[in-house]
Amino acid sequence: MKEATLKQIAETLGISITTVSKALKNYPDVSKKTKKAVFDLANSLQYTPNSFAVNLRTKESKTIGLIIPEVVHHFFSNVVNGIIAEAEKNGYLVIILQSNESIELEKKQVELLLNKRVDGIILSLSNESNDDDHIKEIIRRKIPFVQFDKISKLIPSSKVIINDQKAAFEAVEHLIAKGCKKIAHIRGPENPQNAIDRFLGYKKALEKNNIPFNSKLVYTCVNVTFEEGIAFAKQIMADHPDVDGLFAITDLVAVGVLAFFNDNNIKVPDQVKVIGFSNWFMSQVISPKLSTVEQPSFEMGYQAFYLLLEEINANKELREFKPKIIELNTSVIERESTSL
Amino acid sequence: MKEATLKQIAETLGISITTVSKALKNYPDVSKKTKKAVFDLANSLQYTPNSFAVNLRTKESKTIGLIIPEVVHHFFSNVVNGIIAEAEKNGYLVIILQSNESIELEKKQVELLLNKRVDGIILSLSNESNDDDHIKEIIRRKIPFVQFDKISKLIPSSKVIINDQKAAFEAVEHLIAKGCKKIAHIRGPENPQNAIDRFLGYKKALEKNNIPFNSKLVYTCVNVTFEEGIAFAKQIMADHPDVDGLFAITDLVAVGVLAFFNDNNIKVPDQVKVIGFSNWFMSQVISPKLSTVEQPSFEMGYQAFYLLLEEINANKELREFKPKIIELNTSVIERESTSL
DNA sequence: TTGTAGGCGTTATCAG
DNA sequence: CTGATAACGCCTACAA
Repeated sequence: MKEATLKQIAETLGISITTVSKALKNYPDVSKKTKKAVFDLANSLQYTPNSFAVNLRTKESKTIGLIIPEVVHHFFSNVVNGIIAEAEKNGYLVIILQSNESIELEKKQVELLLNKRVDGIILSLSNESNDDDHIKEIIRRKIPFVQFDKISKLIPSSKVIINDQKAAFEAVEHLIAKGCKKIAHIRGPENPQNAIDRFLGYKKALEKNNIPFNSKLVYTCVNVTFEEGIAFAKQIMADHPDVDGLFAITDLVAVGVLAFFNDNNIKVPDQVKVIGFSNWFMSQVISPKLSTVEQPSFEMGYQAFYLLLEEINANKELREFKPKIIELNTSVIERESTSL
Repeated sequence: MKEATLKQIAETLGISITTVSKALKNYPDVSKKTKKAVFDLANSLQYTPNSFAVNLRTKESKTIGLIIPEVVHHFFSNVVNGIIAEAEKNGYLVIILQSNESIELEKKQVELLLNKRVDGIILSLSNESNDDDHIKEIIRRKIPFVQFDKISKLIPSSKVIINDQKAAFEAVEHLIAKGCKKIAHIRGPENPQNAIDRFLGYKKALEKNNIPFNSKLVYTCVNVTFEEGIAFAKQIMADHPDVDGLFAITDLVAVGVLAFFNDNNIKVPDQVKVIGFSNWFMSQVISPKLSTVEQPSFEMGYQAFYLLLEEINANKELREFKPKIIELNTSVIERESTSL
């Protein structure tokens, strides 16, 4: 049994396709009688408009694309959650692609989405991303576009971000307030803006509090993993046995640090205090519970979608759209890993 | 600047649309010269076929739909990972929808995907799902369809599953082997097949080992959360202070149990041994490290996609397709929560 | 109130 | 080797 079409309905009812189309869309200029006949038949045939044809006619697919580094991260899966929840409410479907932190893949995926002619794109840059050509292409084609979390500052698009520098500053000041004098930082890779900003926040907090900055106390992740957390914790304690505070780029790494400390009888928070970033679920269930920075992930997704929707609608109505930047608040969450 | 079309290329080159189309698809019956001309112009115009038109013509969208209860679960996000990775390799994009464990939403989403005319659907049932009408509709429309993890046994479709009963059986036998005599079970909700099967596995393991089954030792989750883990742990210790083993439907709940035990000075594994299910990442970083059942999530997604692809291709070639059921292996992972 | 005609951009068939 | 023509299913001026 084939899918029902307007044509079919029109033929069996002995009227024109146009009338059927209008009837189904409840146009005022169709008689009640025909409308009823059309509705009834459409129902019994389980008619649904062929979305391929609608797409072609209306030049929109009610589908948006989302590119993230990895779904399997608590932060990103929460963002995804926020985006698809809101998208669905507004009649949009979401295609998700993962860059796996690779710029090559990211470029390919942007191309895929562009070719697919999605109505808009939401993206968080991969760690490797250091060139913008693919992003510029999105802008050039005037596809509605929103960046979040890991963004390229230079690209003129809407953005949903946190103030990474400020958030990191507060995290490190929290350590200082708890009495730390020699604070190490496990930072993220070179490229991503947020790794840079968090590092700068770390540095500023030290300066402001008259603690000399020592580049030897900064360790740089490549893959930002649990395993790197373990490895750096080991190295830090070997290089600087008198470290008494540690700020990690993200909770996953901080949890690795705690794992090493636990296994090697290094007392947290007594000997070393540790703070992470992002408030992953696991940070509240490990022992000692990890202090961290709350970063509103679901809301980030939610806001990103609405910015995109605004731009989509503006475009449709040929209105000018000025990119907006939304900065969400963060806050330090104190748990056992920094409590006295 | 508008998107380039075949028509444009044809006009500026003074040839027919047909020839351009053929040239771009490298048909043998186009002269090298015209081909080159077409390719060059297409490139400089950055021509890409309008996917809306292609969809309409070919009646396929190279897009599949995926409905899962929640992305924000380690297990599901891994499955998602497996699916989109393989889909992309095969030229398919993936639309993801979340049922939030609600049958209402799930039905709506099936409808959305059907209307969208995706080329196939992969689904894991919500916990609430106890009726099949929407699923039957997928079958009736002959849309390629694969179920995984939480499935409806009665629906004749391809499936990727584990043997939940056997896996649970082994988990409980592991507890028994470690000396447990009085084992409680925190089970999942009534409906989902996997909750039922795990419960049956628990029961069988007891029977096989001559431990009388006591329904009072079985507690039933509603939402399957960390918080329920805490609450049930408390209640179990109040109801049966002499419990010495506990099998939880999933790691999230088991971690809640551990949290309660840690906070109330109940020694794990000395006083009570605990085993979870699914091997969430967090289970290896908490303390004590949680014993659990490894469930291959990435591979589940991977296999689910390939089963779907097989069916899609069979349909295209009008071949008969017989649904396949793939059962993946599980294994008990022993960690501190059950070690002596 | 209803219908005609044209077009969205591509692909497939068939004739030249 | 090339092209005219129709069709996919829907929408929308414009006529009648």
